[in-house]
Amino acid sequence: MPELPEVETIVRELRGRIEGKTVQHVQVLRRDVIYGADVPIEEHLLGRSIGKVTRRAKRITFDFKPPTRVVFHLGMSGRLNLVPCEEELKTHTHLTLTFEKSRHELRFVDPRRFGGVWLLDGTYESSTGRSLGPLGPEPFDLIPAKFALLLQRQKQIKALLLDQTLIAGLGNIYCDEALHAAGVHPTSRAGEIEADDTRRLLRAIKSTLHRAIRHRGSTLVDYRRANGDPGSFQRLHRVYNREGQPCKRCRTPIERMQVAGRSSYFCPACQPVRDA
DNA sequence: CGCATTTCCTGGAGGC
DNA sequence: TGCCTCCAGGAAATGC
Repeated sequence: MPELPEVETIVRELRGRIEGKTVQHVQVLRRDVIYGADVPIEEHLLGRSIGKVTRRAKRITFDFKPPTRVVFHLGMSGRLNLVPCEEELKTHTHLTLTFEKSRHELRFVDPRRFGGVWLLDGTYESSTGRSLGPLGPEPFDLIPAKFALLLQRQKQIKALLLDQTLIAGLGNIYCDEALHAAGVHPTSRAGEIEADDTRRLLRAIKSTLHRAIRHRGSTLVDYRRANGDPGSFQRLHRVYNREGQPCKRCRTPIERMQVAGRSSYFCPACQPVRDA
């Protein structure tokens, strides 16, 4: 389940290995995971070279000759791997790119197909199919005053943090980890959180994400780094996927409940329900 | 509009 | 072993 740290890891590992490379061959195994421009992706990319590789929230962008860009969203089971060309294709490989003067190729694999590839060529607005929705600010760009303003609504704090149009990049894992680090219960109404807790929560979000990036993300089931290796931050999770296990801060058993339709892990002692 | 709930999809886990 | 059901989740779609 790639969230911001996992996507950032992949971008850092791809950047430098594929920037400047010229696309030699495009293999489309599933056309219906590619959205955006009407013209086939092969025609856009063949013989063109990759400019900058960047991340915005959970999206990865390859710049080609303007205005052409390719955006990858990994959804929950998507992978973007750079592997030796001779390596066997995994099932659910939907798109591959080979490069001139390179023994490695890029592969987009996504069994559950919650992800996708968007080909943007300036005609995007008129194109059909799934669209890339608007994004809120990057967590790292937020300052306390701006964050406090975002929280002025009745939504449950966890649902708010998961809403990509308000803050972009957090998913289920890092929401739970940040809420625990800040001592905030996931069902707290955002607008009722004390100013001190609001500041603590923003700091917790940033530090949790930074630490996760340092450990190359969390691998539970599907996520892999660009070279196929797992991340290691899952070993440092304090609440996520730890139901019944002792809180790493106070030893109280971690509980699980549904919030915003998602499994949410929290410590009932460190994250008390506060009455307004 | 705001907020909550349902939907898409597959592989893995667990029951029998 | 095989067959069945259920569950995980990002984010769009739908409901109220």
